[in-house]
Amino acid sequence: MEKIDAITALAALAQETRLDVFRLLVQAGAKGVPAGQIAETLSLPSATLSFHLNQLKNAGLINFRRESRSLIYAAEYAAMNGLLAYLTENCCQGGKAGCGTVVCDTAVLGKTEEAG
Amino acid sequence: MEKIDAITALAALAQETRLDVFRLLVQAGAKGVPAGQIAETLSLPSATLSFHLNQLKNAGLINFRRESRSLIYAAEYAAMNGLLAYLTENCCQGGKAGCGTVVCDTAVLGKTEEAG
DNA sequence: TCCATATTTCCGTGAATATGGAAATATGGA
DNA sequence: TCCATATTTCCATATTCACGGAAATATGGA
Repeated sequence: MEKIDAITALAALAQETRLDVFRLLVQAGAKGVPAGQIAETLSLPSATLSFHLNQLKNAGLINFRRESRSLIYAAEYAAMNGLLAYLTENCCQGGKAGCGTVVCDTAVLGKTEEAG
Repeated sequence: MEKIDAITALAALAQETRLDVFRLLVQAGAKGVPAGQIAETLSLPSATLSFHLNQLKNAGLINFRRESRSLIYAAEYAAMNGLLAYLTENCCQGGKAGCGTVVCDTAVLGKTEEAG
């Protein structure tokens, strides 16, 4: 991950509404959540939500797919993991024990879809 | 970690200069780096550096100690780990394998001081 | 006390961001 | 084609942020 991407991602997450949205999507898993449901859950005006979804999307932290009239948004786990890796990348210079970057394994996440 | 703390930390890191400073400190390890040396390394005017160090400090991401006339800044690994944990906290709801938050172990970092 | 060094605080300016109502756009069904 | 639903884009306003020169503050040594 390049520095500019990390900054963009961090900036996207450094805002209450977006952090809420992102975490909601992280919880939701790969199945995602329709924009309308996000708006309802977080009590956000559609224009406001749309603005923030766009920020997260541009930051590469979320993706979306259309399903009929709804746009389903989902967390981009690879991007999140990349960001965390970037943040810890130079930690523990020698890089031996005590320095890992394991986070969310999307393969495992797929199995949590039963929640929907 | 509370939401407001996570936002503050993310906002502090979502800025090129501060991200550079933070990573520099993360690399430096527990021994830290004097403000003047940070300024020189990153070619920053003292006022600008001071401003950003203050942001990072307020965010709890770095700490400092005085050593004679110098202020030695160092990464607050616990805060960084806390932030990463917060970000991944609700990921993999069931929370089994594939979802970990291992990052920087300060105990290990202490042993890298030989680099200075 | 007096000086040199190290760092912070003050302050005005230019730029970027968050907000949300209203209108516009996209999709599906009959 | 026509309507209803779902979401986005447009826009103006208020707020917050980054910058860096200059002056102020803090520490140590003689």
